[in-house]
Amino acid sequence: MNNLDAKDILPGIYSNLLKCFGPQHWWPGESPFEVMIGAILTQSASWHNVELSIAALKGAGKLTPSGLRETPLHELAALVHSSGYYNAKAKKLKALTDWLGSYADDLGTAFTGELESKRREIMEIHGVGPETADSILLYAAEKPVFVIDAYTRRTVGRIGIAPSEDTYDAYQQLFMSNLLPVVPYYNEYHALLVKLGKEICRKTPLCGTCCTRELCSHGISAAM
DNA sequence: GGCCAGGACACCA
DNA sequence: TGGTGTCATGGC
Repeated sequence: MNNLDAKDILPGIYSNLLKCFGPQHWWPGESPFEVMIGAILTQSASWHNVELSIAALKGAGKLTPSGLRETPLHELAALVHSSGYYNAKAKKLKALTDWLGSYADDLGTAFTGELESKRREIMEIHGVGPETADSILLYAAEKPVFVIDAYTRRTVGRIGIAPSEDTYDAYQQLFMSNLLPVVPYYNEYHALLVKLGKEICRKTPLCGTCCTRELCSHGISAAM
């Protein structure tokens, strides 16, 4: 599979997924700050469990940068208990709000700057790796970066256009070098890939044995 | 009872 | 540099 093929295939997959599933209305958060918190909490956790944590934070009146900073670590851990890894995630939330504090909790200022250097800066925050950083940049800062997650890698592999190098950056380049850098486009595309990943069976979408064969043909094979 | 979910970090060879 | 263990709840 060469680059030219991906340039043809990737837009087609998008339009088919959109046709099949409709708009996903991501990110499901009420503010950019809430999006950032959700990006940390959803690490290796189901969104349902994250929603429980966000509701707990809201209920306690802690869903603000200063609110999280001023909450003792053990108390914060209890509030995000439902998301799993609660001790680790409480520390990560602290690190994130400490970083925001260096910009006087002004997200507009925090997100201002050259994109690549800003991405590196955000990835230096404890607990923020490439996927979380890109989720924050795309869904909270509205910057044109494509988010790569396990679903995306799995789907790309099944389609047969996986990059030769099995790294986050290689997968990201596959999308960003073949798609126009438009924020709503990247937003919807990633959300649709997650939706597809949740719908199809874990073996292979083209196996013909899973209960979602129709989705497979609409979402993937029809685009090939 | 086991597997998995919108990852990242620490440690070791 | 790459591989492995750890962090951990809730739903199916």
